[in-house]
Amino acid sequence: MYVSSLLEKEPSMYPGPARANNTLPVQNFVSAPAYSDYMGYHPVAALDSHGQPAPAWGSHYGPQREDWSAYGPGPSSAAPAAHINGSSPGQGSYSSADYSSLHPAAAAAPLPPVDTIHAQQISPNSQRHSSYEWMRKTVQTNTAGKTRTKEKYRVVYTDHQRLELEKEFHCNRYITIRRKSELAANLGLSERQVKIWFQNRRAKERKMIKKKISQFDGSGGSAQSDSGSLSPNELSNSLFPPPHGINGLQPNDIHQVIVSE
DNA sequence: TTGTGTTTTACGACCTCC
DNA sequence: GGAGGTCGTAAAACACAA
Repeated sequence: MYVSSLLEKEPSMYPGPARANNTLPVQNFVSAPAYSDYMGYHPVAALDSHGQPAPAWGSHYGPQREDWSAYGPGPSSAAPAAHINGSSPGQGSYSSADYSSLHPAAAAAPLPPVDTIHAQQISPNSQRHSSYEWMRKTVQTNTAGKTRTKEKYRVVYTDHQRLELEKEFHCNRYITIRRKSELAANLGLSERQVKIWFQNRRAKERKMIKKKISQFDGSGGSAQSDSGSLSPNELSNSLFPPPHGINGLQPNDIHQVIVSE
C-alpha cells in the first residue's frame, strides 16, 4: 500500500548498504524492536536473531500487507514495489476512523512493553562511526532540550525506528497523542522526535506530490487530471486532511473514539 | 578520494485552534 | 498560553559520479 508506493516514488528512500545496515547503536534507546507484532516482514524477521519466532503479521495492524515486503531484506530489494503506481488502494483514506476500522486492535492495544525489546537489530557491522558515546550523550542532552550540540547535530534513526514510524505514518498521517507516546516509548525516541518526524514526513509527502504534479504538468498538458486544478497543498490536504478536518475531531478525540470501540 | 547532489533530523518563526 | 500545524532552512549523513 502506501509505504511501498512511497518506495516506488522514492526508491532512494532507504537505499544502499549504508542505510540498510544503518542499524546504529542504541541511542538512549531501549534498543529497538519493540513491536514483536510487527515482525512479519522480512528485515525485522531477519533481525530477530534472538530466537523468537517471528510471528506472522500481528493483530495490531491486521493482515500482513504485501507491500511491507518492499522493505525487503536489504537495500536493493527495497525499490521494486512497482505495483502501486502512486494510486495505492486506500490512499487518501488514512483517517483514524479507517485505521481503526481496519485495525481496531491497533489503536486500542498498547504496544508491547519496552522490556520485551532486544537489541538484536544492532549488528556489529552497522556501526559506521564510533559514535556510541556521543550519541548517548546527544540524546541525553536531547532530553534536556538541546540537540544541536557542537559534537552532534542530528542522530540517524535506525531502520527499525524509521520502519515503525513509516508504518504509523502509513496508517495515519497525523499521529494521536497517545500513539505518539506509545511509539516514542517503544522506539526509544522522545515524543518531540516522533512529532517532528511526522512533520518532516508530511513535508516530504507534500514535496513529492508537488514534484509529481510539476512533472505531470511538464509532460504534456493533456495528461492533466483532477489534481490539475489544485495546488500541491490543496491536493495534499484534500487527500490527507489535517486532524482538525476529521469530523471536527481533535486527534485525541479520534483516539478516544478508536479506543472506545 | 573527492566533489556534489539528495535525504534526513532538528529547529525557529509564524499561524490556528482550544 | 500551550500544543501542534506548515514553511523554510541548517547541517549531518549518505549516494554516486568523476
